[in-house]
Amino acid sequence: MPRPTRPADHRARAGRERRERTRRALIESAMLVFARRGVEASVIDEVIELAGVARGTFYNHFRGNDDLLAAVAAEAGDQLLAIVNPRVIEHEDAAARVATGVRLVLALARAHPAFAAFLARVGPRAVAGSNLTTRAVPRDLALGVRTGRFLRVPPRLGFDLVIGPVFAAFQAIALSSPPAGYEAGIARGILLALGVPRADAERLARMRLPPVTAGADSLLARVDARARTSPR
Amino acid sequence: MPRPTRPADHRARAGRERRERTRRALIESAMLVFARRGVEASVIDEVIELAGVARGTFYNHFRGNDDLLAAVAAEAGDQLLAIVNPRVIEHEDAAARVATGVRLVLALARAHPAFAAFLARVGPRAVAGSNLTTRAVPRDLALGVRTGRFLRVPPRLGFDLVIGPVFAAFQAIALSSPPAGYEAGIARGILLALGVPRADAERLARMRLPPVTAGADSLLARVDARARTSPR
Amino acid sequence: MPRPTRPADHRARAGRERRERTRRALIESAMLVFARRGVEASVIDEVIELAGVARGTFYNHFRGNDDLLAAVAAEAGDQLLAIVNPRVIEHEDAAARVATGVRLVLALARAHPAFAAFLARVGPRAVAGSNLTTRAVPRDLALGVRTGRFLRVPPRLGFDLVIGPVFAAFQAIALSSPPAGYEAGIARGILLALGVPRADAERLARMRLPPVTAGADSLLARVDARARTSPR
Amino acid sequence: MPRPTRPADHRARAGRERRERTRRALIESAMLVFARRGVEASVIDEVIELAGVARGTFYNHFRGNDDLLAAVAAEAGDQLLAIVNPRVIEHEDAAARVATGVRLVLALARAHPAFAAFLARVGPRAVAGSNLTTRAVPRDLALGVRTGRFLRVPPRLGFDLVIGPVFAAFQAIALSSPPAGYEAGIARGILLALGVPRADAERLARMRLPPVTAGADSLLARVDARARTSPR
DNA sequence: CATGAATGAGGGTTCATTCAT
DNA sequence: CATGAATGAACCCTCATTCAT
Repeated sequence: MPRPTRPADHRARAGRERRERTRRALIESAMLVFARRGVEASVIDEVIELAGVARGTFYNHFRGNDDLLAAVAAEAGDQLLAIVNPRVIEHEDAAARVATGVRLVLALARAHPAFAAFLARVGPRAVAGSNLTTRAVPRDLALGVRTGRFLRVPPRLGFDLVIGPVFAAFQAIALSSPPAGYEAGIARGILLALGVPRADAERLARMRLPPVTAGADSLLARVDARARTSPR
Repeated sequence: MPRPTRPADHRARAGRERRERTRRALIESAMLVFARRGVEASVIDEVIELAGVARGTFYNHFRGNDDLLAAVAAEAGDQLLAIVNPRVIEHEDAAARVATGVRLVLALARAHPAFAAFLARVGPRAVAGSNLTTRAVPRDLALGVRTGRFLRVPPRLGFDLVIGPVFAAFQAIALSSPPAGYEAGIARGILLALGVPRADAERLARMRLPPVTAGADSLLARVDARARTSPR
Repeated sequence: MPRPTRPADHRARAGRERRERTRRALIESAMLVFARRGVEASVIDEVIELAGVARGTFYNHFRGNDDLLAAVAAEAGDQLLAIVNPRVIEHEDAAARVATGVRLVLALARAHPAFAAFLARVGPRAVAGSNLTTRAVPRDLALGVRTGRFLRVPPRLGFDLVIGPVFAAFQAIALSSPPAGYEAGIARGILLALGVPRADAERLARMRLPPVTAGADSLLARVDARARTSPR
Repeated sequence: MPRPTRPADHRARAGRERRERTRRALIESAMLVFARRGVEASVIDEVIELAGVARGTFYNHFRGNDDLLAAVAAEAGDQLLAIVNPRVIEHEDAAARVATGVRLVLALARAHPAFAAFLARVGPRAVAGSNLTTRAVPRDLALGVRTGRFLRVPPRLGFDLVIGPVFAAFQAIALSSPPAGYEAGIARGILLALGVPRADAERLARMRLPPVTAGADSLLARVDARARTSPR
């Protein structure tokens, strides 16, 4: 016979859940605002209004603007990695990995304009600390070099040849909705730059890619949904 | 006894020259400060102190922060173009042009860290209006596509494949002084991404490049000199 | 089988005791914090953390900052009076009473630095309502005047001639540990100021004084113990 | 034939004078507000409103609350010293000096209630840095000890026997307008406490004292005038 | 045209207090 | 009664901009 949870437990849990909801609301709102106004803008007022919480509540959750940005970037990086990485590591071929990773990330950006705008605004520096850029990308580059799939590029060079076009593409996607095929072009260019033969690059950049979706209550999806409803 | 200029002329000219000196001092200081603090930071106080002029003087020259940034970016873009373009158009081959342009720009960034820092900070958007990015780069891309030297990339895609790695390289140069050969690696990667055969890309990325120098009283050189003397 | 107390009684008593413990923890913590930060500083956060209770609990015990300060001051004044007064009223001579009272209070301040710091911080005003200052001091001053032991000073003048140096002494003790004999000097000065002949003042300020101790679970002792263990 | 001042000079001087006027307005207002609300209160809003200047102007003159208090205390201490010291050093006798100093200071406090309130609020600590307390008082105490006029009290003890009653008196004057003769009583008490014979103490505490006046545009007078006109 | 004192909107942050659990 | 998340008024401070000289 199940013993009902003790009131104290219930209260503690209810509190924790409430706190968690508030935190998520703040992060979602912040991502929207960063996307609109830029990372360095003064932001808190707008964030709390969008999140529908009081000023003090913000400071119960974050120490300030920098802390908030770090939380948003970490959350974004983590979610991105969680969606993309499983698909990437299905492949053994480093070129296939890079192609898949780049194309999935760009597909997500295209599907979620608010998210693309955020990434374009924060630039490479903000996600510098995420596992996505510090682990996944270097890992696949090293794999490619080791297996002779890529030219012998030093890590930093390889990183910049991948990340540079990707962030330029975020800009393009956020601001000027480039034509279909643009993402494939970026992916192909990156593979070529790394020394992958043209035929392979061509093929990998266009091979059928199972559609990705960010779960309906993921950060990406929620932010995007809010971007459509909330006034600029 | 002949008097070469009338006093009125003299005064007018002296005034103009003085004004010009003040303006240059402001632009140089601003570039330093943008490099240090970022584009969106609060800036004017530091700029006028570095320039050694009064608050009001600033507003005699610029309407505000945006105007200042535009002036600095335009000046930077123009000077860059003035140095790099003559060398670029010596070549008929689009690949040689792109290789030369990219390598010269990166060489200048390497020689002038404050300038590299500025470009890394402002990002592609700030120089978006300059002739360098709106004319020179598209021109050479179009040439390459027309002559069959490059793959048939649409303008925006080509642009992003060039500009993305270049700005990533500015970051790298400004912050972590990458090893010799890094710039060549970036240039080679860009050529490859555009579809240039590996042998050509390799050769063009390493061909001897007459050294570039920014004239001693150019913006680049002066800003850099001040960066070394003025305290952070 | 006899049950000594009914459960309700037991629960009620346990509740009362628990409440009392919480209240004491709050008062002790508050005294420490007042001593450190001053009376007008923002205080509640630190108090509840030191006391290890939740925010809401504080408001179950005190209406706010003022109420808290009043409670602490009253408690301090009462305990001081309880320790000092029995010793004071052993004497019939008003001069001996004042000398004893002043010296005992200063001895307690010296023995309990956190307590001295508290008194120095709150100043005369905070203890203005305590029985110590409203009853004991005026009572002995009046006695001295009535018996011709003191000059015919009006009440307020006498009060200020006593209380002024005593609070100055709290400062000295809290901040700069004056040399031995300092307290005697203060006591002698006060007696002289009231018109006691020099020989008597000298003798009373130095006569042997049975050591005072604040009981180990008195406010004074407990606050002091915590001041030594808790980090600044 | 006098050459007219050059325009630049005139402008510079006009600017300096304007700045000085603003600064004085701020200090006067601040003294009033400190007197009313206490030293640790949040004050800037009220100060700038009383002074009739903008928020930013405040920060052009002071770094913040502490800086403001320091400026006010320094100004108050300096002006007090400037008024009182010349009268004090007319006397060779240390007892006469102390009596004169104490009585003049208290007379000024009585004549300028706002000033008394300020001193009562800030307490001894705020004026701790002023020349009045760090130089004048110790100087005359040392003189008295050296000449045998006072008992051989150590410096800190003597200081506390003087300063303690004086600040208690500021309280009394500010809050409860004690009867005539109160100031003399304080002065007599202090002299007695220092060991001055009763007859001398009596005489010096009552000897005719030429009236002191704070010049009409002194801080004291101006603050006081404003206290009477401005609403609480 | 250069100067620099003054401005005030606009942002950041704190903290006493409330209240649902 | 204890809890702690949320609240929002009240602060503090900055900095782009104006304007009299």
